[in-house]
Order: sequence, then C-alpha cells, then structure tokens
Amino acid sequence: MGRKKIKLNRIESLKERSSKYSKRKQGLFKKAEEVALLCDCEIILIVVSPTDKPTLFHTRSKSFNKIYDRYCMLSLQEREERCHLSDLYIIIT
Amino acid sequence: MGRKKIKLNRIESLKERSSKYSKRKQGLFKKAEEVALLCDCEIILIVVSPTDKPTLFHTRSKSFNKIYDRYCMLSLQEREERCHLSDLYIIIT
DNA sequence: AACTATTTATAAGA
DNA sequence: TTCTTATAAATAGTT
Repeated sequence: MGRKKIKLNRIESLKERSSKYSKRKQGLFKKAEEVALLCDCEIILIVVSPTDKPTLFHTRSKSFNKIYDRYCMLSLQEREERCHLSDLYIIIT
Repeated sequence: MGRKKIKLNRIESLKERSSKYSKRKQGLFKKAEEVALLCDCEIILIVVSPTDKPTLFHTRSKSFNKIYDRYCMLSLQEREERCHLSDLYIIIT
C-alpha cells in the first residue's frame, strides 16, 4: 500500500526506517488484536527495535499472563534497562 | 478490507471463524516478516488457535534461537502433544 | 502527526 | 483450502 510499491529489503536510512517502523508496528499490533478477537485464538507478539523499547501484545491465558505480570512488575526505568533482547526467553516445557 | 465492513466481535460460526483464521493468520505472519525485514527489528509471534497447532515466527538472535531450538528438538508428535497453550512461557529476567 | 494516492489485505462467494 | 473480485484498510511519500 502507499504511493509506490517498495522493495522488501532493509531500509538503509535510519530516519526513514524509524518512520516505517512506527507505522508498521502499529499496523501489526492492530492486526494481531483483530485476529485474536475475531478468531478467538491466543497470540503472543513481541517486537523489539534496536533503537526502541520492546512492545508486547498477548491474549489472556494462565501462562500468557505470567509474561505480562513479570513485565508489569518492573518500573519504567527497569523496563528500559532490563527488557532488551538478550533478556527475553521463551520456554516450551 | 473485503466486500463488506465487518464488526470486530468473535465470529460465532465455527466454519466461518476457521476460514477467517486461516486467511488472517497468513496475513499477520506476512506483515510480521515484512516489518522485521524492512525495519531491522526483532520479532516473536506465536499464534495458537483452540482447534489448530501453534504457529511460530521469530527473527534470529541468541535468545530467540533458544525458542526455536527447543521447539525443533521435539518430534512432530511431541509438538502436537506438548506445544499447547499451557506449556508456553515467556520469561523476562 | 496529518494527508491522500495507491497498494495491499481480505470479505464474500464460487 | 484455494481462487476471484469488489471493497475496506494499510501505508509510502510528502508536508
């Protein structure tokens, strides 16, 4: 969509990349929420940009809530300090 | 998008819900891949339908690979048996 | 953050 | 599930 068709490669310009990230991240989370609601399915979505904070979306369930509770326990500063990429794990037991 | 605008509520008909799930899940994963590629960001996306197997997408990174490795270690039968909702955890340490 | 021309996603139907 | 097509929605380029 948009004025022109774009090539599916990494956008080299940081400014342009940040702009696209902001728009498309919003679109992605909206889509995720819609699928979860319409189709009654469980979703975990985590997006982390190199220059941005992590963004989470997940539907409610016993296990999924553990993610969110743990995340919410952190102060805003702690989230910035601690929720970078290397501190995220998913475990399938 | 589509022939008509739809209301954002759970679709009651199982048949219609399954059809929408199939189409929209495909669209959601496509969007996720595009954002990750274009904007050079890390993404974890897990979708689990009550009547379907879990579907995963994640970009490559040290921690994210742990998810995938763990998932791949399971046999196909084990994935079906074990990768249901209550066995999924995300831990932010 | 807002605008809008266009592309893309998808609702309905086959 | 897969395809087709009309239409709604997302977004690229721009301001």
